[in-house]
Amino acid sequence: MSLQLYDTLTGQKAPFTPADPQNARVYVCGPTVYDYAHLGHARCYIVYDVLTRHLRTSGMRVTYVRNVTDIDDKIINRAAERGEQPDQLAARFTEAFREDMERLGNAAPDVEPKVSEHLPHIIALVQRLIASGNAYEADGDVYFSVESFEGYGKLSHRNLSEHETGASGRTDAEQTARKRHPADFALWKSAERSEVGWESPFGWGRPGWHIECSAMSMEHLGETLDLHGGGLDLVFPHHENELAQSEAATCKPFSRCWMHNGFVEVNKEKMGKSLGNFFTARELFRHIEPEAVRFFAMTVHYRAPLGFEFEEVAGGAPRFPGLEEAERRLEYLYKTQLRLRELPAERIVPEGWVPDAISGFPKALKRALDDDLNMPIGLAALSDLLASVNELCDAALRKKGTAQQAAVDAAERAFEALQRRLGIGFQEPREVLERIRDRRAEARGVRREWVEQRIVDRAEARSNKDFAAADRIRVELTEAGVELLDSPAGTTWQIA
RNA sequence: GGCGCCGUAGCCAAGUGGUUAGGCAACGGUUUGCAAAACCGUCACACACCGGUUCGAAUCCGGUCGGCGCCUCCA
Repeated sequence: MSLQLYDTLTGQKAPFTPADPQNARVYVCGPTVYDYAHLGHARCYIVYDVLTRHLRTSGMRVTYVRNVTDIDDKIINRAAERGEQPDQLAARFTEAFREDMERLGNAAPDVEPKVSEHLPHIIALVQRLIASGNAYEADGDVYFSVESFEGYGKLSHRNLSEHETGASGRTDAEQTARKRHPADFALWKSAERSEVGWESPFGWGRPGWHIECSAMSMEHLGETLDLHGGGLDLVFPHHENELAQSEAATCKPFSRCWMHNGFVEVNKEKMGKSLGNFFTARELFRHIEPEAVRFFAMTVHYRAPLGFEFEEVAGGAPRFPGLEEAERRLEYLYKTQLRLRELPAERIVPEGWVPDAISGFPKALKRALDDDLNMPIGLAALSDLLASVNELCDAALRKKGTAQQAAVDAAERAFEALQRRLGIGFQEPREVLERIRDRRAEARGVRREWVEQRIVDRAEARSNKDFAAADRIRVELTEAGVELLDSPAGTTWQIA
């Protein structure tokens, strides 16, 4: 194992070394479940899914914990707007989130702790911080004192005295008045008896935003994590505050490595809920194969911005150039797999030479991911692999051509490596290809039965050597957006 | 105001002191009844600009311009 990862805390790449080499303890901040997952969530959790797959495939055991924040003001407010119980709304979106993650090919985490099931742990941690002198009560609220923790600011590399508190204009004046220092943050917020809340030694209230992750990660993974991850927007204040309160409480390093993925951008601007420029994952799934969204997320390094484009089309379905390109590349992968698996057995001869791009793929992929999870380099290796496998198939399908058994086997091992490390290529090729084609046909208003009937008509014309009639049918279908692909095995079709 | 990131061929995107990244588009070829797919080749000695360091800089240093992010809603 020789994975190098960029660590936000040090600002440098370093070997990833879990305290227990037999078990990497990874905690990733999960969603606040008051809405559907958007493309930003999709990207983030794809990154950590690849991380855990890569570690496991390289022989490391991983305990992957990703929480669900099911207690939050946004959930309560959204529930009130909809006349729904907050816990019901949260449960609904938790389930939707799991479905979306599964469709993206993200394996479920080993533990998915919920805030609502960790109130005792949260309260105990707050008490511990009060006892250690790092937190104080004020009118039923409890605040963490940033001045009590010497390292405050070390993760986000900012200086308490220099940073302009409230520069984003979102601070709450009433709360600020109760704080000893403007940067102090709430561990516990008092609530009216009529509001959603829990009994605590500090009174009726709810946990603050950051404390739940500290409490849950310690409960499930211990006081020092091997890796803590999340979106770049969590560096400050969320992770900075988690780090401060955790290290203040335990006097131990909170995480051995901090990993943050870059944003998804729309027109060079961050995709975000506040800007209203986001697409939910399931909205995109209506237009694009979910696995293509996964592929798209891998075309860029995880710390770089992922540029997303869409075009409104008057009277038609919107276009997503980047996602569509990713989907075409995914089709190419599955078409290649299908060709390989359908090579006639009599064309495969024993032994033989294996092209480097095929035999070397598993190692090339590992090497790419070992270098700070460089997925674009991994995909470059995939391009070489696919070209090489197609060359192999071309050679075998030529008259009197053959393919070497060793090369076919090596290609299968390469596809396994792709699936295990990147989580790409996990579906049945024929099913994916048909689903993509049928979805495009539907979007174009093309009926499958009609196309198939015309293919039969054309086959009859061709068998009578009436090529003029056959070509008229091809033109007719082409005008409808249907491309015909003749092969020795018959005619298939796709949407141009 | 503070801290930080980015600017690479038509487009997207890796790399980051000396050696072909890769994809998409376009064009040429092999193949095909026609066509597509697939494969091969070309576009590609590209790295915002100005200085400096160096035998050598897209890569390191300084500055300039342009774009973006965070500074208690955010993945």
